[in-house]
Amino acid sequence: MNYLEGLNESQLNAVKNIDGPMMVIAGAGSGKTRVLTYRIAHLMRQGVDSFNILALTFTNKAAKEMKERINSIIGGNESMNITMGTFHSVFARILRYNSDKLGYPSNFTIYDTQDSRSLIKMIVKEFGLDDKVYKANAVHGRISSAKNNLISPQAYEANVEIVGEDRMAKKPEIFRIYKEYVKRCFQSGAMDFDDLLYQTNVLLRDFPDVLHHYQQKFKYILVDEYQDTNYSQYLIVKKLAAVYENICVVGDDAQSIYSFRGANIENILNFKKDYPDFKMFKLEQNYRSTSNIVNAANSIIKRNKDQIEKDVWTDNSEGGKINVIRCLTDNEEGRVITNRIYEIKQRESIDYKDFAILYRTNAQSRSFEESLRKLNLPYKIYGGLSFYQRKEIKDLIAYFRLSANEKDEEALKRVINYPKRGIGKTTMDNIILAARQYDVAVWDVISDFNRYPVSINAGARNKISQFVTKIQSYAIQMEKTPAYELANNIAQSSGILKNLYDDKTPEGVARYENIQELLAGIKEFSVQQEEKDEVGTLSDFLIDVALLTDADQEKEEDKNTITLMTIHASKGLEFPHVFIVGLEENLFPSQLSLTSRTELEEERRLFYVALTRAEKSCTLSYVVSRYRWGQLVTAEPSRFIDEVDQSFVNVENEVRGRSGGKSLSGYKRPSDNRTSGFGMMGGKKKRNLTPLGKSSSTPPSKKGNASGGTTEELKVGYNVEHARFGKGKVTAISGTGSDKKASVFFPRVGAKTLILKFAKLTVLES
DNA sequence: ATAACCGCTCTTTTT
DNA sequence: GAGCGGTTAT
Repeated sequence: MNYLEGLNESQLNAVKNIDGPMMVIAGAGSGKTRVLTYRIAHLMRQGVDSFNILALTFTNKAAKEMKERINSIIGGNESMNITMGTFHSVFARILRYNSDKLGYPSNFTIYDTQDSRSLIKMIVKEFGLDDKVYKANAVHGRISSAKNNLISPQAYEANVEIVGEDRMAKKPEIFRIYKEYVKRCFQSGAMDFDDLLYQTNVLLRDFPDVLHHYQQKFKYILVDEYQDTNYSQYLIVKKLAAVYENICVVGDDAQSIYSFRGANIENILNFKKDYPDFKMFKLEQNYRSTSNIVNAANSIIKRNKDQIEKDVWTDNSEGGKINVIRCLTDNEEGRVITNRIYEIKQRESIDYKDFAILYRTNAQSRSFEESLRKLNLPYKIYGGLSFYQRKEIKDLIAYFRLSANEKDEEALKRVINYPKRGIGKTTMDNIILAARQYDVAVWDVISDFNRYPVSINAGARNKISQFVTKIQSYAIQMEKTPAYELANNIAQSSGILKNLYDDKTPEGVARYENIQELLAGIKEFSVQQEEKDEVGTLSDFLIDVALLTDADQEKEEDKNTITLMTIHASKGLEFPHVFIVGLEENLFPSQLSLTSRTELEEERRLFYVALTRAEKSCTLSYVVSRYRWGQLVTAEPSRFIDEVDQSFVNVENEVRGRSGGKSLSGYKRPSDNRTSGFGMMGGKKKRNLTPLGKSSSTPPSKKGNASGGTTEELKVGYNVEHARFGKGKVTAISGTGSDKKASVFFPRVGAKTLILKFAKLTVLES
């Protein structure tokens, strides 16, 4: 039993509770993953067959890590038989296995968001609707939430309330688009993300034998991040658990941040209703953060009305206060935060991976990226444009998709004329029109012109036939050729590789390299599969690709880098030093959330999540004016800054220019005015914001914070003052230019060597 | 049929 | 500032 040592009492109780329904409410940093891992290990130790365990995690990476940890607890590699992964990837595989029952090909395509939007655009156009009214994004959102609530097109149309909402929004035709969208996905042998859950529900509803099979298989079910499951997911779990009711859900209502994706806190209430005799466990001791951070986070979250009562506390030391930094522009914010990171890293000689910059929207990454580049600091941006979303990668993958599933229309549209083979828009328009009239997939038409005649000229017809033959020759190899071999073959014979190779522009070279990287990745996949004694076909690879996120495919060289990501993406992670940036009204909280209390509360939970990522220090920053939509717009500090209990906060800059609200102008910077470059800039240029634009963004802080003559004229023996270390005496000077360093003895903290470029030193009268 | 150019919209957040 | 769709010039 020694593996259970080191768990606290409540953790241990949760781990040792084996049978029956249970819920673990786990405060931030309270060892939730630990409990999940140990609980699974404990189940196996108690004789539960690993084949009978289903564990649903939030990312595939989390699943992978958990398996490794389980192995290290109980030894061997028994964890490999556990069904573990995200809802989407677990059920995609189950659907693939049962696809014939639902009338889908076993190699069905998984449409990503782009595919869905593109299809919706096409439908809107074909219906002759105004695409300014029926914006693909909005329509897709509508369809998506219908699916996540298991509302079929028919039910949608019949639902007075929903159709009424659409009519109010002047979009009464959405139900028609929904209907056509579903039909066309099916015709293309494709499921979108929401279908992976929706169709799983259909499968379990309409095929009792299938349901029975998986109920028997998954005798023990665990769901992580339960607060972020939607109705569709809730129902899958409920059905699977219906026989044995060995279900353990873990979550934290205070960290529910995915309601836009249909996540529903009511699932927690439903759980109590479905399993009245469930056991509840609360993990309330935070092991992650300093008490200042825990208390600050608590002071934020208590402003929300809806929440389960709990008391998160910690034994950890007090730590520093939450810093608040004010910058003039987003570019300056980038520089200041980056410099700060460099400074802390030098001072404490810690790793780059100990730092994270978290923001509300992906677009904010730019200014930080630029500054980090300039300072040559290693960083990795998660999310945003991921590797698999680059054009050249999508192009090649579209060939793979089409070879696996010829009816995949989005893939077909992408590659039928790429590389250029003279099949133009007019030809395609004709063919698509014909396909609609015959009511078949586009592929059906182009692969059999005898059966589906189209009026196009002989030249075009010939070119299309060549293309069809090519794809068919790939398709034959799909099931038996190893992924790597076929992928290479396709990359070459499709002409993509040559096309990119001929492009000698820097972008072209980069694209060529990306393709090589993809092929190398597929090679790796093939090898892995062979180790498992499986062939590892390209269509197997495609499932992985569709559901992989940035976090899932971390590379070795990314291991020790500064992390940049959205707060959403940071969920479940932790970092010693966290910077939460862009704390401005209309950005965080987002403008779109300001209309309702529930949405504002979700933003607040998001802020709570961000704060609780931090272990040792947490810094907030905001900006006076920021580029948005290519224009400089003025911003106000976020209400969230004021909402943190001010006894845990250290405001670094002088005046908070917040109109109306309780001003914090009483706060002084810790030291005299000249210490920090950005503070000075703030003071000086505050009054003329408009002409700022480029001029402020251009000068990279060559001089950094050592502005003017202060530190450049520094000599041994001078008395100086540092913002954090207090007063001290210079004992030595070394290095030159931007590398110039000063060794200073501070009576309060001892001897330090500071890089003048970053250190905030003020020369005192000597 | 294609490449080059212009103007419009867009911003949450993700599987 | 980017990406997409539509228009125009070759």
